[in-house]
Amino acid sequence: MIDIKVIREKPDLVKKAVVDKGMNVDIDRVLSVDARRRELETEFNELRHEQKQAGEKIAQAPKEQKAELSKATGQLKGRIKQIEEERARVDAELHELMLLVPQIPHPDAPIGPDESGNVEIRQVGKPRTKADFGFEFKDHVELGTRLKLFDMERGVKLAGSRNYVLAGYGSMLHEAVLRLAWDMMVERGWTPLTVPVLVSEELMIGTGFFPLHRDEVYLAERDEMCLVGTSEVPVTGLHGDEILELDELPKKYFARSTCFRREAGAAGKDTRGLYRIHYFDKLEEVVLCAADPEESAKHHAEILQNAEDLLQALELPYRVVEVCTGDMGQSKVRQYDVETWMPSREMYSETHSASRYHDFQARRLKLRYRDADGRVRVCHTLNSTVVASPRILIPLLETNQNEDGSVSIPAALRKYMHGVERIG
RNA sequence: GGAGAGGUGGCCGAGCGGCUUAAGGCGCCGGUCUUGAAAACCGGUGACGCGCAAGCGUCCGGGGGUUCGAAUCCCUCCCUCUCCGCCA
Repeated sequence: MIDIKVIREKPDLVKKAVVDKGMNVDIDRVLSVDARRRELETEFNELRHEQKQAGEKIAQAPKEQKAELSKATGQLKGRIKQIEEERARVDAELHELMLLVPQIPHPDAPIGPDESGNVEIRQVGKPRTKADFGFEFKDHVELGTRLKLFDMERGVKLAGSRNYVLAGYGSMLHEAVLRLAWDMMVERGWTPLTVPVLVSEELMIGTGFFPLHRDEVYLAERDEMCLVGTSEVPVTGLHGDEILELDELPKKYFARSTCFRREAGAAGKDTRGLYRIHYFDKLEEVVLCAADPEESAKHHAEILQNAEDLLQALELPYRVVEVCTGDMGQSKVRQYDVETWMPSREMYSETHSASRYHDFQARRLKLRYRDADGRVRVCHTLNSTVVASPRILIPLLETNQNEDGSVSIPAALRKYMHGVERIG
C-alpha cells in the first residue's frame, strides 16, 4: 500500500503507475472517497467532542438535574451512530481501493506491457545448445528417469498433476543445492529463520499477495489459513505491527521453506518435468531497512549478488534481466530476474527474482522504525531467491550430463553429496 | 479437546462506570553535578487520524451491545499461560 498522501499530492504520478503497470483501479474514485472520509472524520470529531463535554457536565451536576441533562444529550447518540455507520462504509471502500493501488515504479525501470519489455542487463557464462554437447542430448526428465533421480508418474499418483517424487541421488542433489546456499548465507552473516508456511490471510494481504493473487494460493478454508508460495511472507511479516529501533536495522534474514503454488491460469503450460510444479523448496533472503531509497538500492544489489554468486558456485550460465513495469506486479518498485540457461528449453528461464518494494509491504504490515529524530517511519523491504529446487536441477542435470547418460556433480556440491562426483 | 487464569503505552504494572488528561516503575532522551563516567536529582518521553495552526478526536486483544458517559458492565470471537487428555 502506498501513502495516501502521495495520491492526494501527486495523483498524476499514481495514475501513470496504474497505466504503466497495467493495473485496474480508479484513482479519481480513491480521491473522492478519501475526501468524503475526511469530512466524516471532522464531523465525527466535533460531535464526539460535544458529547464528551456534555458528559462532563452531567458528572458534575447536582443529582436532581442529571436526568434532564441526560435526556438532552441523548439526542447526540443517534447522530453519532449515523455518522459512524457511514464512516465505516466509506472506510471499507477506501481500504479496498487502496489495496489495489500499485506501488510507483522506479523512474529508471523500463516501461513495458509484459515479459517482452524486460531488458537484459548482462550474461554470465557460456550457454550451450543441444548441438553443442556433441552427443545425443537428453533433457532432465530423461536423465532423471534413467538415473532414478525422480519419479514423475508416482508423484502424480500421490497428488495429481505437477507433482513429483525425488529419490536417491535426486533427493540428495536437491538437498545439496539448498545446503550450499544455506551455508553461503550463514557465512555472509545473514540470520537463518525457520518459519510457519501455513499463515493467516491477514499476512497474505500484508505482503501484497492478496487480494490480487488469491487464485494462486492454496487455502485451508476451514481454518482460514493459507499455504505460502514463498517464505518471503512469514519472514517479511516477522516484525509486522512493531516499531523497530534504528540500530536494529537492517535486518538481514533468510529462510528455507516448502513453497506451494496452485499454478492457476497456467493450465497446459510447461507441463513437462520439474519446471512448473505445485510444490518446491526455496531459500529466500529478506531485508528490512530504513526508508532510504539509496539504502534500498544498495541492499538490492547485494541480494542480487548473492543469487548470482550461488549460480557461479554451481557453474551455471545465466543472465540478469531488469523486469519492466508491466511484468513486475503491483507491489514492486524495481525488480531483477535471474534466468539460468536451460539447454532443453534452449533459452534462459527464470530461476531467481530479486525485488525492491520500498514501503509497499511495510505499510500494509505496519512494519516501522524510529529514525534518528525519534519519528516513526515505515520501513523498506526487499527480497530475493537464493536458490529454488528442484527447478534449478533442470540446468544442473542437463548442463553436466555426459555421453554415457551419467551426470557429473559440480565441485561445490560434492561435500553435500558424500563425495559423489558422478551419478550413473 | 476439557477445566481454570489472563490479554492495559517500548517493557513491567495499577485501574474494575464520570476526579484517567491511563497512576507508578523500568527503559530511553535532555539537563544539573563531575576532569570524564556512574550514581543521585530535575524535566521530557505512546500510536493513529483530522487540521496551516491552536487544537480536536480515536485506540486499553478483535468485533458487537448496554449507558447521557465504558479500559471498567454484558455478548461473541481470537490469543497467551497453568493443569488434564491426545500426540511427532
